[in-house]
Amino acid sequence: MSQQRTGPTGGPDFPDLPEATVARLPEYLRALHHLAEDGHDTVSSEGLAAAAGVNSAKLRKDLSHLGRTGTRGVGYDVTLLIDQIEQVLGLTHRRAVALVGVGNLGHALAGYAGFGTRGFRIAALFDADHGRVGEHINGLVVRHIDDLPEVVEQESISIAVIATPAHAAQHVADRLVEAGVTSVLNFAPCVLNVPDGVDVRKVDLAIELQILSFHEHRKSALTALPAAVQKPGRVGMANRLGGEAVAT
Amino acid sequence: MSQQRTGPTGGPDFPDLPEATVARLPEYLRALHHLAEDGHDTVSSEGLAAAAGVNSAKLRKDLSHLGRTGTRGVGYDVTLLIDQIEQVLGLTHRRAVALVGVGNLGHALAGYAGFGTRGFRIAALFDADHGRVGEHINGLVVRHIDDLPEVVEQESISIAVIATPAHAAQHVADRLVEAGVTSVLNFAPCVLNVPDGVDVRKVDLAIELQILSFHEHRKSALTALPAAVQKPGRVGMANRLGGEAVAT
DNA sequence: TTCTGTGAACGGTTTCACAGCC
DNA sequence: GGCTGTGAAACCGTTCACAGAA
Repeated sequence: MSQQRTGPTGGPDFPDLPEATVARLPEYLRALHHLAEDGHDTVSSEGLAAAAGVNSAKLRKDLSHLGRTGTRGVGYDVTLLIDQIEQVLGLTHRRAVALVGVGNLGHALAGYAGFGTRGFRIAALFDADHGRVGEHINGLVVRHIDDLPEVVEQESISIAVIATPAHAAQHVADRLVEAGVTSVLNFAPCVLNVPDGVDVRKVDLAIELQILSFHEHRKSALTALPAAVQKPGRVGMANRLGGEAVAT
Repeated sequence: MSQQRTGPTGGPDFPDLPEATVARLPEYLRALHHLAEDGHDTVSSEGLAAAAGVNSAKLRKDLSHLGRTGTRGVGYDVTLLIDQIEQVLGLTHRRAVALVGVGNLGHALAGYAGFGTRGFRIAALFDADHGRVGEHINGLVVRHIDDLPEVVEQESISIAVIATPAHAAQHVADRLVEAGVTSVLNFAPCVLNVPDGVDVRKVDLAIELQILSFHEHRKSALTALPAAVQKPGRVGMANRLGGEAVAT
């Protein structure tokens, strides 16, 4: 799973990237698109690292996994690097995504323009509530969840977003997997059980806040202590230029 | 920053937890609340680990950082453990949260009930658009962002959620920090620069999908290969019981 | 000379395996 | 006997520091 470049899954076209690197490539991609818009055609590791909010050693190590990508003494070619990253991430064609659950959050996600501009196309909306089926959102009709297998097949959907209440999420996940979906982004606050070969990522808003709460708690405890025992120049978590990753 | 228990920030009431542990405590908390609702009053490490989607060795190691929490031969007392985790996370009182940006996503977040049930209270809504100021959402009035300092002070707000477009996010972050906010959850797809002592966590929907896209890409490349070279019993990422963390 | 690419050192996290307590 | 708590080992990720290409 690590750097071995000669294993069965390795090879020049499919470098076996560390997960931490995979999670950062999208950030580099976003920064690169920004740089391209601003007219840069090359960028140094230092410059790109700053734009992406990481340090340059990490960035160079990450990019080195993709093979020779930069030019020593010069830097990286912006458009070339964009192509290489998009290639590796499988973003050379727009992937069709299904969204299940068009409640409060689902509505917002259905209307989110960021999907469209960054490699994805919301191809279908689903809900279990017959009262919502037939509703038009952003040019798409909400379909009943029973139509999943048919639509997933028709639209070649392999990625789905779950934005249902927690109690429905496992059931929805089961039906998605059954219909052939192999990647799920779960917004429902619960654990999903899926078979091997299916990837799940989750976003839980309350968990993010609770992690922040921990640090708040600790900061306020620190300021309550006599200043003498505090480490110099350090209050709570030091936060070098660019915030902290959600991806521990 | 690691296990040293005797440093200035350590001490029995403020264990210096590893970040990876902090990120999982909220998951345990959620699972424990579920167990409590179902009438369990004790749970084994095995049982709680399954409910939270991790393995039991990790769970025990995590909980060991909180001090003696379980009983050998028996397991963990559910309500006691809930109390201990809430204590450590600083969830003994409801923290007031400000939400900036009441567009598409902001609206949905403002209406999300999960905040209320898991230790937070949305105490104020802000927007820069005068056309939106005055609007009522879920019992709260949208205020203009110029009122930030006043309201942050009045409501003792230390945590804010940014749900603005990317181009406005840095400006909003600066004003939040200026007003005294020390933790930010950023939904805008951009890097935020904040001073030391301010924590930032980010959620970027497109990035999550792009990470899934990478794995999809790799899975389809694998199935295209002759079966003989695939590692036995393994297609893409093995995904043991419960999905994968977003938080690396 | 400049800036990438990378071995080596380091630190944090996970897993293992079992000692210790109920 | 059962289950927690924990050293030790294995693993992964980050940082350092510099060799080497342009």
